[in-house]
Amino acid sequence: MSKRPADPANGSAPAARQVPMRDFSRSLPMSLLRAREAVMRQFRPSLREHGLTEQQWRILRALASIEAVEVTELARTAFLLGPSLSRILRDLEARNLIERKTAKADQRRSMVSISKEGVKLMASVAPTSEAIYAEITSRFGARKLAELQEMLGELEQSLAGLGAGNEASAEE
Amino acid sequence: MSKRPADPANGSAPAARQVPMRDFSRSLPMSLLRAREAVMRQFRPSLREHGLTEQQWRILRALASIEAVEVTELARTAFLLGPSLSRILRDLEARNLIERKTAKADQRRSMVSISKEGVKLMASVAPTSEAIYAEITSRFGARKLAELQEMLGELEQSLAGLGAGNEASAEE
DNA sequence: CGGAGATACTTAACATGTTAAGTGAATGCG
DNA sequence: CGCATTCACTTAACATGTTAAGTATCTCCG
Repeated sequence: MSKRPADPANGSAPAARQVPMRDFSRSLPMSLLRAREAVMRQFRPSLREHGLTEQQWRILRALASIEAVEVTELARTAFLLGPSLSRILRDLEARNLIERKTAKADQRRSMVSISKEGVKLMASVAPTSEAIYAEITSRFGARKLAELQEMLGELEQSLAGLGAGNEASAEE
Repeated sequence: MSKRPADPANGSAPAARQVPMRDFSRSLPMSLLRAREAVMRQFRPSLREHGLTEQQWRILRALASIEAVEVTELARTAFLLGPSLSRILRDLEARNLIERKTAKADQRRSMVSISKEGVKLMASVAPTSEAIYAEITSRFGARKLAELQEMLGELEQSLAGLGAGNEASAEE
């Protein structure tokens, strides 16, 4: 299909090593990405067996501890963007795992809650999920885990409201 | 700000609070996700101005320090799955930011390298990128940052080869 | 030499991330 | 009251994540 002689008489050595930067693999974003992936890799198989994606599970968990929430609030809790949440809620509702009803006082808002089926599904997933979490805690060390999460929280805090500098002086 | 009449004459009470689990917002995956997002939020605007996504930038950076790499190796370095990488390389090649040529010894392999234009683009992005990284380091603290990355690496290590238990006894 | 199996990608298909635009419902103000 | 704004979502459009297939090569063994 794609032959791609690409560059006849190329010969020229590629232009690498021209832009010095920190070792890429040790950047903070990469460290966080790899660590998170290492963790999620443990959970995905179990969730998959129950027909749930990581995000769907996040939503169910967020709903499990409350009666009902507005979509916007749920987005903040489950750390999902509105559009993603909107799609996922549509699907979860179709699977009868959640319920939605328009707020009486404000027709724009819709209150979301987990259904009985949703609760049942959670109950079937939670044990395995907790066991995996326990295994991770045990391997890494409970104390270190707490420290790590403390540091992650501090990192968040120290960056909160950074890049917001443009908002006040928004142009265009 | 948040009114939240929450539950006026609701009627049928949704089935919540039935499945006890750790506080969702404090789970390790969520901590990692939020921390990473807090960090990336700082970089995205700058990358966007240069017409690059986070992943495209990862690829260029990975390519910047070497002459050429096979796609599979690049996938490991940039921490991308094959299919994602395949699509992105197609686009970067169309934009003349990278070059591809089939390996002589093995026609299956294709060697990828950054182009002169790619290097030029990197040179225009790197300063801002480094400045942002410096600001983050300064805010969070260089020492703490090093500690955090150390812990993240250890976390990865402690989970390496966990969930691999099924592989040996693979069925089906 | 030849074909089964392994490799290195690429495509396909579906779900989510991300930004922009659209829609219907509240609000505020003249 | 009337209407421009703001709100709370939802749709749309495009890029990536993720798993499963598909393709072309290459290897190795009989």
